[in-house]
Amino acid sequence: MFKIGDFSKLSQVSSKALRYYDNIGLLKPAHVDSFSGYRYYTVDQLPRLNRIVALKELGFSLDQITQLLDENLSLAQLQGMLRMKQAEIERQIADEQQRLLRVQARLQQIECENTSSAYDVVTRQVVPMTIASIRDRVSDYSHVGHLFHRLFAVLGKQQVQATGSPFVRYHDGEHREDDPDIEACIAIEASEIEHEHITVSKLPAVQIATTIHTGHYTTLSAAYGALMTWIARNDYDIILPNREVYLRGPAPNRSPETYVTEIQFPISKRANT
Amino acid sequence: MFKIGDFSKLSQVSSKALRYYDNIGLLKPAHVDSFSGYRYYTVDQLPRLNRIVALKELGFSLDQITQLLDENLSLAQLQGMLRMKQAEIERQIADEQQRLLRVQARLQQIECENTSSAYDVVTRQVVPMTIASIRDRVSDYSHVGHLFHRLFAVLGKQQVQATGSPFVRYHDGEHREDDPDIEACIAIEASEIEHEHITVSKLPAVQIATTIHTGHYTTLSAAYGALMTWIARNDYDIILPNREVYLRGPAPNRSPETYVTEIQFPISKRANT
DNA sequence: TCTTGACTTTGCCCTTAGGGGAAAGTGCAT
DNA sequence: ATGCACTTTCCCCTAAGGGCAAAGTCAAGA
Repeated sequence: MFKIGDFSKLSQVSSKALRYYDNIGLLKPAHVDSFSGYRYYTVDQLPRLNRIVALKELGFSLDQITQLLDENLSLAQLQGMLRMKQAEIERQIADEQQRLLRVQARLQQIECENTSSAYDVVTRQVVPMTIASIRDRVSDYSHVGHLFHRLFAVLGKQQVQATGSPFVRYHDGEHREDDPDIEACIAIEASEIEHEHITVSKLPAVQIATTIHTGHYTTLSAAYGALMTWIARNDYDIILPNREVYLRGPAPNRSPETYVTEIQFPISKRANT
Repeated sequence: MFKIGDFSKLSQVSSKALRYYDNIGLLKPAHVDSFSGYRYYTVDQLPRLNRIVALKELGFSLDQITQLLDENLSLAQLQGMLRMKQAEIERQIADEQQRLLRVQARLQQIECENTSSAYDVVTRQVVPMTIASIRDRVSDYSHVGHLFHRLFAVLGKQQVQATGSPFVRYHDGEHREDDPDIEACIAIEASEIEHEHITVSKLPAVQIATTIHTGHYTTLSAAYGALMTWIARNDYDIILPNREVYLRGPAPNRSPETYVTEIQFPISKRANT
């Protein structure tokens, strides 16, 4: 019979942990003195404690271990749990490697440019939405305002409620200054619109890499550069079209320096080599 | 100005999280209505929130992020933090891979033998200790009792206090039935002993793989087998000598079926290929 | 037999990054 | 004025114990 401290030294499991295992019913002492409350363990309990520690090292929670030990399950069931655990660990390793890649990308970026970028790139989902849009190959970016003008005019006339910020989608394979293929969009409540140039479509949810640019549109290219570099360094592939969301765009008495624009590139993880 | 729900939709950060960031001073709303308590955010706060999310994805805690953002530190400092993070992630990946190896070893063991082993192997440290020992190459294992007898007799005569269980160390490179080189040991309070055959030595702390055998000594070989297989499958190297700890050994009126023995092999991680 | 020091007990608060839910108050559209 | 969706604060919960405090217990020496 060992007192808790001796059993702790023997097993190298802290007495706090032993008391905790007692509380949750994972490992009850062989004997508890009914007067003093002292816990007494025997050497016969070491195998069970050893098994607990071993399963803990495999990554099981104490809750799972309690089940594993007490509902003496079949070999096939144990095998199943181990396989699940294996898959889970593999997923975790992949996550950590992704994280590592991000840290390394950030370090590389500092070393190359010797400055911390003003752009923080983040991945997330965009929610699916229904949009009204008008698409055209225009000669020049200054026509974008014109497209939105036409779009909003129709929405207003047909009493359609816009939700969210206006954005454009760029359908060109690569960035081009001349004749870009532009789609001016705005999310709307699901409804129909009768107009020869306006399309209603549903955009599915999609994973994106995104960054936010503050300032005049002429300086947007820096944000594009940072975003593209990040995407390349983090082993993603770009899926067109990308979006440019005008969170805070032109308005009367508003300086272009305070414009806020979000650039979103749909991405997918590049297949492993 | 966005209410918390709109800002949450915009950023895809839950409003619960936004309130939490407000509480810990990480991201205060641009305006809080002093009457209703409503939080109002502006689009200008998105870059900061984006940075928070980006740093979170790199694995920093909110505490660290608060410092990173508010104590605007030098490029070199940021670089240092990233390097530390990198090392930490690499360590974590190594840990996970170790864990994966263990799960796979367990699965292999089930597949090979189609049964779950009675032996759970665990790694841990043994604490450093001072031991008194008597070492001899004996003809046969039955002499082990004899060695301990001599050892205890001297300890008793010289009033040396023994601590812990008796154990032997096997110095032979491989297991041998004939003429094994055996050292019978017992931990003692640091002290000196005058005797021609008894040595006092200090054993350093060392990492071990260990398992527990219950039953007669003639069945110990199964435990050895399980332990050796585990060590091989988990990519460890064995460091001699190994120990056999007699947690519950021969005593009057005690059946050999109830003997409890712990087998410990000092190990080191095999160098990566 | 008494004392002392080492050990043990229970109980409470703490850790991360919020999630869930309740009760009460607000904002906005009809 | 009324609904209804939204927001507020408040409280409890997570996993696996660690730290600490007050009080009780054990075992050995004097």
